[in-house]
Amino acid sequence: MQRANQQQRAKQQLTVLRTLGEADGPLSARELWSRLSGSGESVGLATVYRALQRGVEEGTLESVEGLGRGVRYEPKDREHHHHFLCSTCDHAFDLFGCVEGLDSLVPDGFQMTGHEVVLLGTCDACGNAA
Amino acid sequence: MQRANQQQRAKQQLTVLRTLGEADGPLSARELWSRLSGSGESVGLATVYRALQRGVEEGTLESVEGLGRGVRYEPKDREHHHHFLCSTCDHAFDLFGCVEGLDSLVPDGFQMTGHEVVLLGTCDACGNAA
DNA sequence: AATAATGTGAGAATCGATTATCATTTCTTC
DNA sequence: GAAGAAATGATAATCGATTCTCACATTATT
Repeated sequence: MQRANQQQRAKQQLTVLRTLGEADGPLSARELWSRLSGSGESVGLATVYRALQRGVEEGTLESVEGLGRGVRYEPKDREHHHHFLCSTCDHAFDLFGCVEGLDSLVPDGFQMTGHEVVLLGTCDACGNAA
Repeated sequence: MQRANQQQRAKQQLTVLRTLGEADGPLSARELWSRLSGSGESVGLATVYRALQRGVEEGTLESVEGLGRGVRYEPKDREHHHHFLCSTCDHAFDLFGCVEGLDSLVPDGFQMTGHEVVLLGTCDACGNAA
């Protein structure tokens, strides 16, 4: 068991946030929980939710909707990016870059404040496994 | 009360599908139900779900995820298009046209089979009401 | 019209996600 | 190392969405 004098944040919650920060895309509470459990960390699901909730409140995390069902979370300090959703493993991957021609889609009278682009398909791993 | 000899589809379900077909964007079961109730049609929520489910099974409807939470439905015969989600009224509007540069976002080894673009902001009505 | 098959509405049941509860454990601060 | 504050985990409770149930209404077939 590791030991460390945490500043203000508790140990388990820091583990949660660190794991989320190391992911290559946004994770749902359950994905995060499975990943932690899989890596030997014993963290309760409730604690995962608590860490995510506080992260959002404190502004370090952002909830991401629009990737299939459910809500996923990612660190808020990432640059503008989009996501690839693998329809086989349901994992969401960060993509870099953006697209052009968004403005021309906006109807008259509408104000666009943001946008999301989601690519769907098969990720590298699932494609090779097939 | 109207009267009509329906072919195979029952009256209420046809009403549901017609209303969905006349909408300017995808609707959730509940939105559809509210809209029907508001227009004087008496249709049970269960029937709305039944109509949507059968529509999807028969291939005339398509479920649309990725617009906030929840699932919405739209006729499958519409051309390729995207959506504008008003963050004030939560209504989703069809947009026409598409964007460029999607291919360059796909990571090596990934296979893209589709994409979604969602613009977020304020619709005309909500912008004026503000 | 009689009968069978199907559709309908209201509400109960279910399901997954999220939140609340609470006894216990871990920190913090003396 | 004692006392109080905060965190944790297991699980119960809640919540919204969807499905199921069933008595009744409608439609289709004779």
